[in-house]
Amino acid sequence: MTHPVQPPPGEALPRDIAARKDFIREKVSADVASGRFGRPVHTRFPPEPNGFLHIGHAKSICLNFGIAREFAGRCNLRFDDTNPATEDLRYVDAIREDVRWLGFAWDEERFASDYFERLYEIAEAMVREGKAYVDSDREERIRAARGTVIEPGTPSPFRDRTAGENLELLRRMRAGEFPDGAHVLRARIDMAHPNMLMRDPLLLRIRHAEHYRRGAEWCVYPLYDFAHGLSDAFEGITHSLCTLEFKDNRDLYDWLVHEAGFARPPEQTEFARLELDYTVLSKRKLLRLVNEGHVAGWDDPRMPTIAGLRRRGVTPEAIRAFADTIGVARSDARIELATLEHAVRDDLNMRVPRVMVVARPLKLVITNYPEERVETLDAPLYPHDVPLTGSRPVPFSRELWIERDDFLEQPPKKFFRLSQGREVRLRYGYLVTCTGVVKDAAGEIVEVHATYDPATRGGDAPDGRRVQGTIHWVSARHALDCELRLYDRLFARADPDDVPEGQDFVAALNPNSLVTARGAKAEPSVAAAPPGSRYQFERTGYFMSDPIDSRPDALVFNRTVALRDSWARLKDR
RNA sequence: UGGCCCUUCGUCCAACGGCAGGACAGCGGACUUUGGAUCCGUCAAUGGUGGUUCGAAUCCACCAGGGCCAACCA
Repeated sequence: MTHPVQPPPGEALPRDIAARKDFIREKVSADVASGRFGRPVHTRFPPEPNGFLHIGHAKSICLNFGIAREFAGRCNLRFDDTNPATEDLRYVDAIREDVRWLGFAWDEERFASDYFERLYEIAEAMVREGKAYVDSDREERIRAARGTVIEPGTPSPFRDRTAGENLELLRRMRAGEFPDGAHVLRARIDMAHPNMLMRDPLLLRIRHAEHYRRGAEWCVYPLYDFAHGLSDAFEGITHSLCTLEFKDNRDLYDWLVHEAGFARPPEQTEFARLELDYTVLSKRKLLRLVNEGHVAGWDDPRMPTIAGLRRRGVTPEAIRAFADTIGVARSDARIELATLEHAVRDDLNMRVPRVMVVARPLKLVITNYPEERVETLDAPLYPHDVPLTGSRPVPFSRELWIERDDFLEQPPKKFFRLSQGREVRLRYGYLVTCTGVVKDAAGEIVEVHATYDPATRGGDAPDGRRVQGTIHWVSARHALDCELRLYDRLFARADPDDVPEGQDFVAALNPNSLVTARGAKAEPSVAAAPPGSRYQFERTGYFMSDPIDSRPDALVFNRTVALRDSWARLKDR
């Protein structure tokens, strides 16, 4: 077996990578081996700049750029900007940033709008050859004449215009002599074709609109099918990868590149688009969430957009690892959120420092600890099994904040945390034993009292006695107030489209997708955290200081993902 | 009432006519100064029927279920 795969510099080539990967890489391998294209592997990522990229796009980006990298080929970034009504430069910039952030560099940056001239010339050539004609029927009549999936279409009354007539009309369309919708250019294929896409598809339509790059220079705009395959061909793309719903478009893709005379045209291959539980991945739906204010914007940390994931604290490495584990295939797949969360934790575990932050503070008073005394404990930033070193000073004093959930008056079986008479370890601090509680008039616990064992400084008992529980804490006197944004799934249903008749996905939104914990207490070592700093808050989850809202005097942390919580599972039984 | 595509553990992906395997999730255990991590173990699948074959997840036929296609969107 030949190995066309090039290892990245400095890395060993994993054995049999070419043999074991997905069906697309197998195909590319075979094409490289046969020399079918007579040119290096060349892929492209072709977003339409009408919205932000999401994790589904990340799958495609990893595929296209990944294949180019593995086969020592090239990958273009091409903006498929053929619809002036919906596209915007703002999205072009966002897309560039997201692709780069994911860790990929494109070889050439292209725009379909740069090809308008060439496409128009091909249109004229097709007209001259009788392969295309100008249809002057009204839009509704064209639609009606297309037939249905079970009935053939009927030819347009304009289908038999002479090449001369068509050419003149096309030139006048181009010259701006007609209003929007007056004429369209159509391919002359077969109005009875079983594939509806082949029933004389529209190629050009008139739009007197301002294009974000071409201004008012053009008033005829190509449709997707006309622009896409030919753009691939212009760029010498070999493998044109897209999602399954474009399968039917492949007939037309092949027809067009053939008619345009390309000798070894690109080949389109389709794969299943990503679907994720408790999420929507459609730019149309995401745009609605933004426009209707269900989220704070495209980069709201609850959004499955690259920008949202980034702001939430997810790393590009985690997204790439996720893309790797879900694979590429042709069957419709809905991925469980746990798969993504695992990729995120797996990456963060190995790289972020640990600190202590109390989300819902409850006062713990160490009654036998001197009032004015403060000790500085040295606490490691990483656990024993992470190969990074470092520590930070953590102040300890008589009054501490602990997590409300870590004290229970009536502890159930298997509850290892604090309750009356119980001894627990304060992480890196002392062993303390609960001696009582103070309640307010309403019966709410406002303080927990405990005594500490001075011999257990650092958390080890010299007599070797074991405690079941270890809890985190923050010295009250030294605590930093901060805000925690606790994000959860955006939708309450695994399939947000699965809602009762008459409702849509908006009805499936999770009302608790964001819980804000104000008045959380952080240990002083995070005071210097610049925006975008990642931590693990011990026993709680991975957090990142919000790159926009967090300030030194008003820290804000986004929860990227919670830690696995086996107590929560136990408790629910 | 058409064309095309898909169907393997709960989920995702492999096995390309020759012992159905991995990951995630779950469960059990070991370890543990995070109920984290790690390690070990374990549960768990070829949609159905027929055919071809020494042998079928794999090839064929039919059936069932799911998806895409009737925008001057992409």
